[in-house]
Formats: sequence, C-alpha cells, structure tokens
Amino acid sequence: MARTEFPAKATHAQTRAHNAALVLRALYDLGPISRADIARLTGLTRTSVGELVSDLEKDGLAIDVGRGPSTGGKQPTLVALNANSRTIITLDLGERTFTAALANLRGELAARTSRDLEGRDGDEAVAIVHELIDEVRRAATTPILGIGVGTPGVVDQSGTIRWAVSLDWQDLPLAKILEERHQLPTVVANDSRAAAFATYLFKGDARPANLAVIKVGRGIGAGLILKDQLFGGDGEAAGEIGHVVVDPDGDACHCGRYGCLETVASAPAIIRHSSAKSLDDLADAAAAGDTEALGSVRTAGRALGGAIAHLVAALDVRHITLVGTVTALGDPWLDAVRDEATSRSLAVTGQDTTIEIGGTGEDVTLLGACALLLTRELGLTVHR
Amino acid sequence: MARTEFPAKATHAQTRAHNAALVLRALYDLGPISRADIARLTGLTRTSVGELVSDLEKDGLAIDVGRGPSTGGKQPTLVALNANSRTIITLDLGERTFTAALANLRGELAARTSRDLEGRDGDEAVAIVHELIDEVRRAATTPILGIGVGTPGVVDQSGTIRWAVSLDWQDLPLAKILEERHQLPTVVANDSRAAAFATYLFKGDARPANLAVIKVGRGIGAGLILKDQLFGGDGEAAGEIGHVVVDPDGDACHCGRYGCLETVASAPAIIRHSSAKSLDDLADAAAAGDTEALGSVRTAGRALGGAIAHLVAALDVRHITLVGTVTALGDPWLDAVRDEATSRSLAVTGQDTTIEIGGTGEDVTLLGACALLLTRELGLTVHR
DNA sequence: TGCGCTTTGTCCAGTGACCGGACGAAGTCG
DNA sequence: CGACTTCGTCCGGTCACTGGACAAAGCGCA
Repeated sequence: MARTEFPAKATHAQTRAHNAALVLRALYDLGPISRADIARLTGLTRTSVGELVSDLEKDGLAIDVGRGPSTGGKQPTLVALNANSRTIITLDLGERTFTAALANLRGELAARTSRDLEGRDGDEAVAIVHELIDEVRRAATTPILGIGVGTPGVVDQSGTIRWAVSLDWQDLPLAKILEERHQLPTVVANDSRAAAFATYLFKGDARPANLAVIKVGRGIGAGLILKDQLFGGDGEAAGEIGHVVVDPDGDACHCGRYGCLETVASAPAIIRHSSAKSLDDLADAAAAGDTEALGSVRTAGRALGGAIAHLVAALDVRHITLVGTVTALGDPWLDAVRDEATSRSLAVTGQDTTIEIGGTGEDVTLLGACALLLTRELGLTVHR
Repeated sequence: MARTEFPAKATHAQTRAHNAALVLRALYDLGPISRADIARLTGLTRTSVGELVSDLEKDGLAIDVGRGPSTGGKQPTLVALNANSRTIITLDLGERTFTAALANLRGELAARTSRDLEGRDGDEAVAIVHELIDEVRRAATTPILGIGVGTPGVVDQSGTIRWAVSLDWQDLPLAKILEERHQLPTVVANDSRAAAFATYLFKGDARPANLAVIKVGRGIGAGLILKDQLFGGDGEAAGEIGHVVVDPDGDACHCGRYGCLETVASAPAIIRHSSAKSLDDLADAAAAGDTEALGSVRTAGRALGGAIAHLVAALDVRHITLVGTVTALGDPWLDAVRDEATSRSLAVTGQDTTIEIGGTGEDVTLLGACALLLTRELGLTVHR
C-alpha cells in the first residue's frame, strides 16, 4: 500500500472552478436570485460574482429574468438557472429491461424509451445500450452534456463494471466504450448508489450532508452520501449490505452463505416466506388485517431494521431513505423497520434519526445517473 | 435542515496552503528529499516548490541536510523535516487519571506527567487540566504549536464536550476554555477517535485512505478514517458501536437495553462471563488449553467479529485495527474475530480485509491528540 | 583533460483570478 | 426634491502559478 501518488496540486483554475460551482449551486438551490445575494451567501465579492455569472450566461447556463423588489436602493437584476440549456442522456440498465431517457439540468425526464433484454447479455447487451443512446440522442434539442448510466453490479471509479451477474459482464470498461463510440463524457455507476445520489441531489436546499439510501428489491444495497460525496470505500463496494449474515441458521443464499439479509428481507424472500403471490397482494392482505401476512411483513421489516441499526450506530447518519419495490409494503413494514432500528441502537443517535420512503419512484436510477453526470461535469455539488 | 451556509469560497491563500501541505507531507513521508523530486511527486513546478520550501525553512520547519548523489547532473540538495522545531502539548484525560506530555512533529513524546483524579470531577477536573498544561509547558524548549486533548465522551467539532459521564462534564467548551487561558490553538476530541487518527497518521507512507480503529476496553468504540479524514457523522457520534443490540435476549446494559455489544464483548463482560479474575488470567488459561476459558474468549471475539462484518459490508473498509485492553487476549481472540468477520460478510470484500492488533500501546490517545493538532495547524494530511 | 549532455535550483516576465475602493444608475424615504 | 441605499461594473493592485532561460555542478566519453 505504498502511497507514491499525491493528491492533485491546487491551481488558479481549480479555485475558479470551485467558486463557479458555488455560484451555480446558489442558482440551482435558491432559484432566481440577485448577484448581490449570491455574493453575500458565498462570501465572494460582487465583482467576482458578476464575472462568474457573466461566464455562465455566455454558456447559456444562466439567464437574467427581470428585476426584483428594491430594499431601499437600486433594484436587483435576478439571475436564474436555465434548466433547458443542456441535455443529459441517462440510462437505467435493469436486470430485465434497459431504459434510456433525456433529462434537463433539473432532472426532468423526456423521450423515455426501453428495450426488454429477453435473455440477451454480454456483447448483445452492450449493442442494445448503443442503440438506445442513438435513439434518444435524436430527440435532443439542446447541447448534450454527457451520458449517465446506472447498472447493477460492482462498478469502479473509472466506470468499469467489475462484475454484473445477470448481464454476464466482467471487467467491462463501459464508460470508456461509450465515450469513444459516442464522443461524450460518460459516468457509469452502480444503480443503488446512483439512486442514493439522486435522492441527495434533488432534495434541493434541504440536502443533508450525510444520507443513506437503501434499495430493497430483488437485492438489497445501500448508497452512502458522506460529507456531500458518494462514498465508495476501498473497493467501490460500500453499501453492499445484502450479504451480511443476520441469521446463521437461515436459508441458503446464492452467495454460498446461510441467512444473509437478502434471504430474509428481499422481495423474493418475503414472497417465499409468505403465502402471497406478490408484494402488492401481501400488502393488501396485511392491510386487511391478515395476521399471518402482517407477521411476514414485520419479520422482513425487522431484519432490515436490525441492519440499519448497525449502520446508524457506525456512521451516525440521521437520514435514511428507503427505495425499491419492497417499499410497496407500506406503513406496517416501515413501522417494523423503524421499531427495530431505533430499539437496537443508542438513544442519543436513534432519536433524531428519520427513516422514510423515498419519493422519486421508478425513475430513481435514471435520475441518479443524471445527477452523477451533472455533478462531475458542472461541479453542481461542492463539498464543505 | 435548511442549507443557507455555503462551503467556503476558494482563494489564493487556500491554494497556497494546499500546496504547502503537499510539500510538507512529502517531507514528512519521504524523509530527506530533493526539491526536484518533490516537484515530480506533487506535480508542482520546481519554481513553486523552491519557494514553498524556502518558506518552510524560514519557519524552521524544514532544513537543508547536505547533498544527494547525482543521477547524471548537478547533485540535489536534500531537504528534511525538522521534527524538533515545534512542540505540541498533548493530554489524555482518562476516566481515572489525566496524563500530559510534550510531543515533537513526529509524535515522539517527552516530559510525561500524570495526576490521579481520586474522584474529583467537574471544575476540579478542569483545574487539573490547567495545572498539567502549565507544568509540561515549562519543559518545552521550542515554540509550542498548540494543545491536543483526548477525552472520553461525545465531543463536537468545536471542541465542546457534550457529555462525559465519569467526569460529570456536560456541554463544556473545553477547547475554548484552554485557548483563552493558555493562548494556544487547541483541539479536543473523543479518545477513541484520537486513537484512530494516531494509528492512521503515524503509519507513514503506508497510510490507507480508509481505516477503522476499534477500541475494545471497558467500552467499545470505533474511530473511522474515511478518505483520509476523521469521519464524525451528523452528530459527531460515528463509531459508537458499543450499544448496538447483538442479542435481544442478552444481559441488561447500563444504557437501558438488553444484549448490547458491550454486554458481550467488553472487558468487564468477558470477565463476568468467565471464571477468570482478569483478562490476563483468562488469556493464560486459554493458552494453557482450558476449554471453558477458550470458549469465553471465542464467544467475545465472535460477537465483535459480527459487528465488524456489518462495518466492512457497509463501508468496504479493508483495514481494521484493534486497540484497547481486550487485545491482551491475543491470538485465540483475534482468530475468532477474524473468523466471524469474514464468514459473515461477502467474499469479495471479506477476502482482502486485514484485521490486526494495533501497536502504539498506551500512548495512542496522547499520540492521537497530537496528530489531530498537527493536521489542523500544519495541514499535514491532504484529502485526495 | 576537454567537451557535450543532464540535472538542479533560481530568476524573471507573463497571466489568471481575487480584492477593495470608487462610481454611476436607480431606487426609497422623509 | 435631496439625502441615503443598494446594485452592478470598472479599475488598479496583489498574490500565486507558469514556462522559458540560465548558471552551477556533476557525469561520461573521447
């Protein structure tokens, strides 16, 4: 573990980029706003803000939108983000379906299209990605900022997919491939982590610095935002909590162990352990007062809650958002998760912890891929 | 959670500070080294490095130490860190004893002195801190950089002790008090987290970017280094894993729950659950083949290993260091920790994870307080 | 021994970006 | 209507990185 590489040196250009990102974020979060207000909020001088805003306007990213009310002096000119000045191509590579869409700078989606895989994988699956990109690209009317991709499997920082079982991809440098073929900056990230980042970025002004987003569907994975940045860990595998053993006497898991969290709390496991055919049926039965169904729901919720207790204790994250198909189980499930999470971790931290179901629905992965690209290309978030 | 505060703007001074830190770290990690080599490693120009080194030499922090061998051209002048150019006052506020010492820039300790509390707490305990500082300060022969303090309890970023049971301190702004009384920059941090930082900083060139240091003694707490920085979480309570419930049917814990990790794996719990009088006795008995003793040791080790499995899965940290009195149980205990940690978490990550016992011994907290101060005042570590 | 080639460290002019003061424009308030 | 504010911009000043040039000082080969 020799550390011959050093962090990047600082230059004037980086200073400029940092301050430009500050201004852009003020525009993004605080809507139409005057140059003077931006200066006050960021601590920059009015001179610098004026110059930076003028650069943004030259690029079309920002735009003057009339004057605001006077507070005793000259009335300010308000500047706003021009959300439609750029287009992002965003993809969600699901295990069965690939979806592509266009997004603007605020993550508003358009031109959505998808392809069922029907068992295709490997190079064929890559070909479908190319097709989808070409297709949605034709619908774009403003300059394209780049491509954002959310995919299952472990993805490293260079955008290489280390291992995606369902697609039979191993060590596939997808980001590089797409950059070369389409000549656009590309970000590839794990879908759970993309979802986490969407939940974070599109919270606007209310963004918490630390946030865990847990995706509970066929598998269970978390994306961690720590200090305003996606955290990857040593091998970019942070958040892979689905295969922690929670019950050594439990069912066999396809990973080779017994009693992994996924064998208790994932969608297939929940259905297997109940007499219901689908999550919706189970939710309906539980809502109708079926005690057996309610028991299944609560058992699954408690197992997840226990894992969350560990997460909360270790990281002291006070914001947990749950996404994925299992959130369809609704309040009985959520209550079980909360009960177990708070009763299993320390009072001080447990009290202020909010555990809630995320709102962005099916689009989370698309939005997340978009959010990651926005951040990398425009530096929309700035770490404190 | 309104986010009206923005991150700090970037200025020329910060650019300079960043690059100065880069140079300082090169000196710190890579011993006597030429200006040209520093330039190559950091990416800075020879011009900038020359200027930065000259500043450091003016401050006495760096010093020319002769010439190095030629590689075909003019032989380089080697520059080294002047470890004894500054003194740090460092304190370990234990639950029963307060210890103070002087440290140089490499964390070499001198003038150690301590006071037994003998039950004193509150303001009396603060008075003892002042006394100790005054006493060791008289022994200093070079300019004092500041004061570093490691203390039990929850400490926020401003150096205010939120709550330290044993000393009866609540919301005590210790950093501010010491800064005013002694007119020196001061860092106050939780002892486990200070220990974690010492383990990180004094690893020299081999510093891993992510590291968890778990202190297992009367209590159990972890310090987390993530991306080269101490991670605190939303309430500066990250790493407080001692009160996660690992066995709902377990013993009552003084926190009010049943079956917390501390009721199974802490020093008092281990002794209570065995027939031994002390940890050393237990270690001896286990080593001698006493199966009951070995069982106690392994049970404790496995409980800790289970918690570590959660930590490893959630964060994908590949370096875990164990410190504290319980490490005296030696290999049987360490093996149990490792077994459980690896068998309970995913193969991919579990494989490369190293779990080892830390070496810095009793001085960890003193060194950690010193390391934190060094980092804040000299910017010794730089995030990547 | 002499000459060309390298490497090192420094000097210097140039540039990019922040700073702070000043100024005109355009309001409010008494 | 005049004093006072606030806004946005202009301008000279300073700070810190850049890249080219140069002398010092060594190596290697003829």
